[in-house]
Formats: sequence, structure tokens, C-alpha cells
Amino acid sequence: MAEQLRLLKRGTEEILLEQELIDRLGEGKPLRVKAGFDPTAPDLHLGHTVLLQKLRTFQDLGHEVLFLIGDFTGMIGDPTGKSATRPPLSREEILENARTYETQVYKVLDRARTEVHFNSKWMNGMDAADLVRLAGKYTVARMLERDDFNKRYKSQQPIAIHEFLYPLVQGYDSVALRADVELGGTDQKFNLLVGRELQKHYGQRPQIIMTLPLLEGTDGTQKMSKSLGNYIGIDEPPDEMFGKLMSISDHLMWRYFDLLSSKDPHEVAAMKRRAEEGANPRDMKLELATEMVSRFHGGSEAGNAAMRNFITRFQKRQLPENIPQKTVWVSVGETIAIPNLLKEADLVTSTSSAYRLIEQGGVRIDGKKVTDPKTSVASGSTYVFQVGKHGLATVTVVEKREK
RNA sequence: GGAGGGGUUCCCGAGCGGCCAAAGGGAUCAGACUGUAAAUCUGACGGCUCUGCCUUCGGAGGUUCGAAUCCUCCCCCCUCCA
Repeated sequence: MAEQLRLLKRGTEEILLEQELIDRLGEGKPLRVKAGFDPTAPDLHLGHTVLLQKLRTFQDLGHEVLFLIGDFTGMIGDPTGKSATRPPLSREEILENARTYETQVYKVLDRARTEVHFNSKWMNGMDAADLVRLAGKYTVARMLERDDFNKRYKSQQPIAIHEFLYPLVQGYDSVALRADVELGGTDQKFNLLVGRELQKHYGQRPQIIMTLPLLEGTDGTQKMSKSLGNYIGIDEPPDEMFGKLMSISDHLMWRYFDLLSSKDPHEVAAMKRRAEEGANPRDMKLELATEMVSRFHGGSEAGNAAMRNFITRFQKRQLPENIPQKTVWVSVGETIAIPNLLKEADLVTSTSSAYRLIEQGGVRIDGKKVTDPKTSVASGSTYVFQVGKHGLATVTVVEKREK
């Protein structure tokens, strides 16, 4: 029991109310643990996994996870009000996104202990009168307690009425699901609390809420999100994931250790001490990257392979073990200029950028820097092309057979 | 309903008849440096058949030798008053 609590508490920002959690765990029944997800962004990244790992811990302790896809709430739109309005998703798109979620989410969650729900199921059944009743359970003053509403109200920024519905619907989901616990990022605290409140109104025991820290993205300042482009997706290829993790700053690395690693906190503290005493933080970052790749790509073998590739490629500046193969076609008797070849091989997005990269010395053929963009390659030849730090492929030029 | 302010290249944001593929910042990319980075410095940052050419400044027309800049109509956003 104490052990259960210790595992659950680890890395959480806040638990409200902890005593209630202790009591409910003490009842010995599996708890229903809810977490809500947006239907629009099915690309899960490491930021999501902070929450997912915690759900997994619950599952490992015998509890039940309610994976809620907010397809109805998604229709209301983003409550922070700063994102552009998005077109409502069609039924098909939502289902498609849900499937994508499932393929990714079970890299962390235990399928057997996960229920997937859509809140449109009960929300579509609600009529206007029901909605008015729901709206009647909460007051404007309390809504304005929410930090971002408060700020916007004070600074005379608009708040649309329907934005008030967002926390209400999210809260009502907890009622519909009879959740015992709800997890969310720290930015969700208000909405989670509304769930507690509404459950009381509907004669249920209020859920315990747990907030988890928001993981910063690779830029180290803003929270990890797809739209900001500072994310590391859990579906990214191993080498990619490894490289992105290695490119975070030393400072951010510790944050990632705290929030993502399953290493014992004492061990992390010890590493930190060693780094302060002069050990190379790079080596610890290698460990972090290896752990993450292992976690999402099926074991330590994948992690170690990614590490080896990284070391040969970036530390020793040699070519990695497997270089992607590409084929480029030319007409009989023709040659192809490097910029066009690079574009055909998807190593650059345009021939213009290829020209620029060549000018800047960023393109190599078989390790030799290309200086003249007019260099051509004849058919039948195969070379290793390197574009900048990341672009790499073996490209074979082949004659198109006349037809 | 009334008054006003806007829509510029990925983002923010200058430009307000030619010197504008469009200042500046951010993001990004390349090169140097390094411990993988970060920081720093340098450069690039619409496209192409690339020492030149073509297409961009909410949309459609128009004025002009010449328009992101002027005119007309339209679409969209925001603020204030009621």
C-alpha cells in the first residue's frame, strides 16, 4: 500500500486530495482512472508519455484506465482561445485518428486494462435542456477563477460563451464514466476540478485528481507540442529519435531524466553529481537516448543499435551501418545535375535549396565536398550523398527504359 | 446599429508608387567551434532549365512606363460605443 502510493506519487505535480486517494486505494477495488485526449493530434510524443507512463503504473497496480477521446469537445474547439479555429472533424476522420491513437498508445498502455471511450457517445444524446441543466451547475464567478479566463477577462480579451462549456463537458465526462481518478497536465487542473464538482452534483464521489508536469520540448522553453515543432514522436525511427534526444541541451537533459526515465531518482541524482564533478554529460545523454529508443522500439537491442549509429556518424564522423538506398531515373544517354538529383532523391525540398547548400559547403559525394552545382552524374553510377548533418543516402542513377 | 483598426514571405512585424523576393526579430537550415548539444561567430532562408528567368504581399478588377504601396468592388479578422 505504501509502496503503491510511492509509485503513484512519483513525478506528479499535485494530488487532490491525497487522503482520498489513500482511502480509495485502501478499499482494494480496481480504480477507474480517466485521462482525456484530443481527437485532432494523433501523433503521440514524449510529452504525452509522461501521462501515459503514469496511467501504466496504475494498470500495473491492477487498476483500470479509461482512455477518453474528446471527439465532442474537439468540436467546441481549443479553450485557450489562441489557436485558430479548426474545421470540425468528420466522423471518419475521428475514427481514423482514434485508430492511430490505438496503434501508438499501446506502446505504453496495457491493452487488457484499457477502455477507450468517445465523449460524443453521451454528449450527442444530450438535448438543449440537458445542456442548460449542466450549465446551471456552475457559476460564472467560478469559471473566471480559471487562470486563462481570468487573465483574458481582466485584460478585456474576448471569451466566447461556448468556451465555458469546455470544462463543463470535460467534467461531465467524469460523471458519465464514473471516474475515481483523473490525470492531466498541470494546465488541466481547473478542468479536472470541475469534474470533481460536477460529480458531487450528480451524487457521485468526487474523483481524485493528479496533475503531471508538462514536458518542455526540444527547444527547452515551450511545452512539447506538435504544432510548435519541438516534439519527439514515439513513432519516429530509432535513429531520428536518438538524434533528437542527443540534441537537447545539457540542462534540459535533467528534466527529461526526471520526467521520462524509469531510472531510480537516486541514480539520476548521482549522475548529476558526477556531471558537476566534471564527467562528460554527453555520456549520460547517450544513456537517456538509449533508454528512450529501447522503450519505444522494442527493447535494448534497438536502443544500442541507435547509439552505435549515432557514435559512428556524429562523434567519429563516419558513415553509419545502414544508409538508405535511393534510385533516380534519367533518360537514356542523359546525365543529371546534382541539385536535381538531390531533389529527386528527397534529400532537399527544392533545387534552389540544393544550390544554396552546395554554395555553403553542405553537400558531399562519397565524403568529398561538392563545390560546383553544375556537376553532373551519369547513369549507372552510385554514390553516397550527404546533405548537411542529417541528409544521407546512397543514390544510384539508372536509365529510364524507353517505352 | 454606429465609429475605428487590420489582413505582408513558416511566425511576429516594418514597408506605404520605382533602389522590394520585400527591413528587423524569432524559428529553421548550412559552415566554423565543441563534449552530441547549448552558447558564440559567419552565411542562407519563394521557385526554376540558376551569373539569368519566373511567381509572391487577403481575393477580383483598374490607374500607371512601373503597384505590396494609388482607385473600385468583394471576403475575412479585431477593438471601442450602443
